[in-house]
Amino acid sequence: MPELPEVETVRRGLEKMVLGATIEHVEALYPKIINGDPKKFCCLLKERRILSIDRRGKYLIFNLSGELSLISHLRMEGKYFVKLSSDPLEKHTHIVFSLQGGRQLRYNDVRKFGRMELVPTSHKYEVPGIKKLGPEPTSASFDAVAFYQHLNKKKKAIKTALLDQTLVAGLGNIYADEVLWLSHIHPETPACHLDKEEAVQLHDYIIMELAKATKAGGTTIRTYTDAFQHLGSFQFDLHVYGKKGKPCERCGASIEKIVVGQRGTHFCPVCQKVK
DNA sequence: TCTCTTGTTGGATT
DNA sequence: AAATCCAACAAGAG
Repeated sequence: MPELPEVETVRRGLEKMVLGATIEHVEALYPKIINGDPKKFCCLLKERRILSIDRRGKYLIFNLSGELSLISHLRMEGKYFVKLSSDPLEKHTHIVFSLQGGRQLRYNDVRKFGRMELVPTSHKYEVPGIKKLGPEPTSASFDAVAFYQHLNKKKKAIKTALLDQTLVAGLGNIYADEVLWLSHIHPETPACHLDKEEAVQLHDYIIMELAKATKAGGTTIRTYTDAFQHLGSFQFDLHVYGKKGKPCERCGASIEKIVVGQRGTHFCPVCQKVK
């Protein structure tokens, strides 16, 4: 599932392959992927050049010539491929961007949950979803004290708080479970029960873990691949996600799986204490 | 064949 | 306002 490290890996791959390319023609085979009028979407993209590719949280942002930006969210299983126009269309490819020179950028999404939309570049951070995002999880923009103060006002479970994207951007179900295990924090702990020391610890692990996972090219659990169709390797560094019934690497207790905020949640019942 | 599970976001409901 | 629930989908497991 593409969380921040996977989206960043996709972004870097796309940057290598389609930066500077000009879009000749766009076809929406499954138009519901597009927010707004699909005809207008395809029409507006013609003759635009891809000037840069950005990421904010789990959103990809293609900045195009003529002050237009394409915002794309992969949700569960969205993928981008770059193929020759002559290559047979793969199953579940929904949007095809034909590029000058005979290549195509293809958006593929088994679950059809992903979304994309066009906005003026000046408004790229103002779209709903991006506007409410918390800081990027880097030491430069993610402040530990602010994080602690923010947590202090929330009564919901820390796991749920980490997923809501307003405290910090980019964590999804896998990395949320992982950073809580690393921090010895039980996922159901009300966010406001964390003391400053625990919040700082969690903050540090969030930055470290996402950086480490990005370096590994992300985590491939089911089907994730980057734009080169390469698998990530961080699944070998996971401690709790998908480890139900396996011994905890720290204390040997059996990893449990429960539901927190309607999400599958993995934790060690012994070394992640409830507070 | 049917049911359950998978995860992200946004909108509706409480 | 904040917390909670569900829909948007497809596929694989049992």
